[in-house]
Amino acid sequence: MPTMQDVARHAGVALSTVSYAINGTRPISEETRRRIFAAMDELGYRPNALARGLASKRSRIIALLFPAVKRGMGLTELEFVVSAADAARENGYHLVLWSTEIRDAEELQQLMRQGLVDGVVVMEIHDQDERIDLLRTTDFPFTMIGRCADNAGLNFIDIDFGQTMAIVIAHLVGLGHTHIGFLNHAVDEFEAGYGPAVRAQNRFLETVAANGLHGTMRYCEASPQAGYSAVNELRAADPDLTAVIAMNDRAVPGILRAIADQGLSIPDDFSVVAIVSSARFAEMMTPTITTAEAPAYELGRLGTEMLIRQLEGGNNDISGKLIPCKLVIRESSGESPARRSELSTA
Amino acid sequence: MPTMQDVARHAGVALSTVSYAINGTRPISEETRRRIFAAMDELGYRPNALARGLASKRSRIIALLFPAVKRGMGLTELEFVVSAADAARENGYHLVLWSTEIRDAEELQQLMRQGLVDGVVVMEIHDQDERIDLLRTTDFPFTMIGRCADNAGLNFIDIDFGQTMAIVIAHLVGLGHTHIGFLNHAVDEFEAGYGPAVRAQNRFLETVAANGLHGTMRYCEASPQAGYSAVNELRAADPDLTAVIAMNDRAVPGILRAIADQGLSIPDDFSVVAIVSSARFAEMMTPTITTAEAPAYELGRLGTEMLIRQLEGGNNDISGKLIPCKLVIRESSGESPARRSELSTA
DNA sequence: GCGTGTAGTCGAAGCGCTTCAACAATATAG
DNA sequence: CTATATTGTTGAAGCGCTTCGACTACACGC
Repeated sequence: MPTMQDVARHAGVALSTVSYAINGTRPISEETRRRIFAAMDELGYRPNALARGLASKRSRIIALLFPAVKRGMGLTELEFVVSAADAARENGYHLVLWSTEIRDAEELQQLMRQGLVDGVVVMEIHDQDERIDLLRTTDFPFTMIGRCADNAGLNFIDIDFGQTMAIVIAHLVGLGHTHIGFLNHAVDEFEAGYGPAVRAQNRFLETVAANGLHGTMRYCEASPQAGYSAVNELRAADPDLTAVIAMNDRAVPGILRAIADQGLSIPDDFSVVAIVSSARFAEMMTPTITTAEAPAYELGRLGTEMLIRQLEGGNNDISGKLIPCKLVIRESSGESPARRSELSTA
Repeated sequence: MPTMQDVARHAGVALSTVSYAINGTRPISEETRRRIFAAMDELGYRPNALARGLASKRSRIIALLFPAVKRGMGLTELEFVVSAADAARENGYHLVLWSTEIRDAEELQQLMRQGLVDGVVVMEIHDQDERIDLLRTTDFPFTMIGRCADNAGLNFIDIDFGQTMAIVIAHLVGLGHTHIGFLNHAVDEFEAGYGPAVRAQNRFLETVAANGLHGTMRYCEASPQAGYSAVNELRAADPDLTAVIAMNDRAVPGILRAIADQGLSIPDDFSVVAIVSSARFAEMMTPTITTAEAPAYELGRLGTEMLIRQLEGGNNDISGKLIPCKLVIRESSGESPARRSELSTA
């Protein structure tokens, strides 16, 4: 491996001149720059990342903090990872994965102290999150995909649950549905203050009330079996229910089965909309599912870019950005039975 | 951030002694070691990863090379990533993601020259893979999840397609099926020499022949639509077909729909088995799918551990390890129609 | 003419660690 | 009792880079 010293000798200049040429830290004459770059690719030189990081105190490495989630990771999480890695690469950064066991702040602190990374992107945020508290008090650069209860002075990007819920409910209301159910994540996720579980529920209750609709909700574990019983419970609680919004992909197959087992058909008798979901998932179901798709790619990418901008200094305007899910209408949502019979009588 | 020098002063020893104590590189008296460790956690000291890497020429960082695949990433790929990250962590390594655009060797070489990582784990290997050729000729440490055509002297871990196919076909034969179809990945994957596409196909043809069965195969893009037409083509090519093995999760919903559209029922009239699949996926389908599940967690973990062992020197025995998928029988496979009518006549 | 910038370059001092050579002190062998 | 290890410790020399201070050469305004 050639070093910067080799390049300098080859180009007949001082080592520091090479450094300035590479980083643009100081003005270099056109002629000198040319010689240096020629020497560089003649030798196949690439600056050593470790040495550069040590000397400059900026490793150009960031970490993606993605804790093990009971719920299990899905396609959305995968997209976070991929898009974060892409965004990092495009900006000349490396992305390391700090995974699973780093749930407690203690372990995170050990990693921070190693001085390997310049900042972290945190996923799967809870309302009260000790990782965020730690990062905050130690002034370690970070951004969040999600947010906690108090986000004053923090950079984050999150799903706009209010907007998402408004769009989805508007869609259903437009189809004549007035009795709508909501299937949330598991109750312990909610109680642990898991952001989406808390916010989606609140927005559901608000929106339903604001529109004078009948709303019913249930928590639901991430499994078809749980979805099966949860939707039956919903229908028992409100016999006039004609539509359900599910923020729980893994429960959806159970919902479909339960409806079919009642001899009802989707979407004629009952509509199903999955929120914070993905096209990949929606198209695997029969019927294909109308979804509000999580902007996973944007979230991962923007969260990362936000962090990098923060690290590159200057642009220090703190911001919280919300992106709504995008509604894609497929086969699982249709006009309410009441509306349909009105039309056929008319 | 305290440095090693601070620890040394605090413990009243030389800087080098602290280093020896931490790394166990030289014998240190019990008393001295105690003082050093006390000083360390009094100061909250953690060795600086960059400095350590620069001085020792071993960064304790490895990369997971996961290129963008046309087919799109699924749960299996996600598990590789997660399990690789876990395995790295447990062994005191960091895992960086080198993703998407690094398909050509050129870009990989740039990354290697940066000296950031000690070695790489390569995923999504093709029979002729220029990334592997590059790593090989430059003597850069690496292991493969998958393998290429010539693996002499290489460390790899892969799915045992022969064994997997044998298990799956034995299952179907045991149920009385004699006309079996195979749905592969897309034809361009096969032609590009994508390992699983090539090997699963060969093992299918061999096993079918060895058992005197009628085997038919088709390539299939990764979509329900493609699955729909592919299974119809298979049935047209062999009207006696009663079972299909699919190595293409995203096509499976299409298969189910096509069979249902013919007025046939699964598993009474037709059996479906998905291979190199996952429980998560299988349980989302109705009926739930009998699968040969990819040992994704083991592959990611072992691929990583293999690399680390190789880096830690000593244990340099080159090995290629194969793990078969695990058959999990669910609702989509059952006795062949012929066998069923035999039984009812008897 | 003089001060005052600015472009362009250089040498040297570190960044925080590992590791080498050296040495004292004690143990072991013959 | 000397020769030879072994244990335990030290200081200093780097690893490959960034960055500071200094210096030269030339432009500018007045």
